[in-house]
Amino acid sequence: MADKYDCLKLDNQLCFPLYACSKGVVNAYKPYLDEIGLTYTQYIAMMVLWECEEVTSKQLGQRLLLDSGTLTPVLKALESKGFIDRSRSKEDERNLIITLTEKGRALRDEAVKIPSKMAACSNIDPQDAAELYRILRKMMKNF
Amino acid sequence: MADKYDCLKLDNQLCFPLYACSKGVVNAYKPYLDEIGLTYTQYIAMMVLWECEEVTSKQLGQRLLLDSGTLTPVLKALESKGFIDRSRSKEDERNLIITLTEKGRALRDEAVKIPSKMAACSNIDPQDAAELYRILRKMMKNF
DNA sequence: TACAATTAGATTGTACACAATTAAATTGAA
DNA sequence: TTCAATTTAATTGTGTACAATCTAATTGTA
Repeated sequence: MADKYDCLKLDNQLCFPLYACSKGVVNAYKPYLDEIGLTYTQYIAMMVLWECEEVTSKQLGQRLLLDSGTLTPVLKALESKGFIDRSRSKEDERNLIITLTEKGRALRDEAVKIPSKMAACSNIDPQDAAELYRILRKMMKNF
Repeated sequence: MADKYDCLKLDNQLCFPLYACSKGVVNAYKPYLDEIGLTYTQYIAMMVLWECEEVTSKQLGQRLLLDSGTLTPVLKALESKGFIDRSRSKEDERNLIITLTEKGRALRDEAVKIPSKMAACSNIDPQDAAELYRILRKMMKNF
């Protein structure tokens, strides 16, 4: 029954469910993020800012695992929507300092409703969610 | 200690490790896929074809959870590399029939080495991999 | 102190992803 | 049979991702 090509079957891959679920979850966020005018990538960037108030582009990239090629347009979009300010560091002009605007800070009170809405529409059982979190966190250490 | 914004902390999200690991795994494939001239999306498309020999674009999209906007350029790229042929169905001209070329079939013998190379460089423990697979498969049913 | 090496961000190019729209083929109901 | 509704791909537009390169600022060292 088994042949040497079994390892290439889509159903035998771990990468595909991972890839599909990642896309699926990002898509599930879309309707809620649309309401507050953010994309998923912009949302996770704002999460870091709501925690830190001020970070450099470099720090944000390290936290989100994104390089400047991705981050530059994301941050410009957030700036054009008025949620953040982009400015150069006085101490080191190479560093781009990202700060929240008043509007960006205020957005947090809209965003805070999203996690519970997501939980409500996701069918994942809490034990599975905890296991998934544990395994993915462990996996992230290898990158 | 806990405040009402805790649910917005990046470290409290399940979506972020999922998103980060998905990207990480796709990136881990890159060096191996480069050797055989495929991108990750092209690779999973080829997997379906190695199993089926012939599918419509529609069927491929259903299997990979991709729409024509994504699939059309992917299939054109695979065609230009000589791995597949694209032709219209005689019975229903709306359907695009994808078939493997001889070169595409031959590529399978190169690709078959990839899963074990990936397993070797990934540090995931087999129990975790099985659990992860189970949970993600369950999650996929909700999309 | 010069100046090579490093660092941070921006830019360019390629490749998805997906929403919305379009176009052509087919189907189905009056 | 006719023509409106449906179906399938392709196209267009926006927004990531990431490699490679570029530019400017800073750092380390001879």
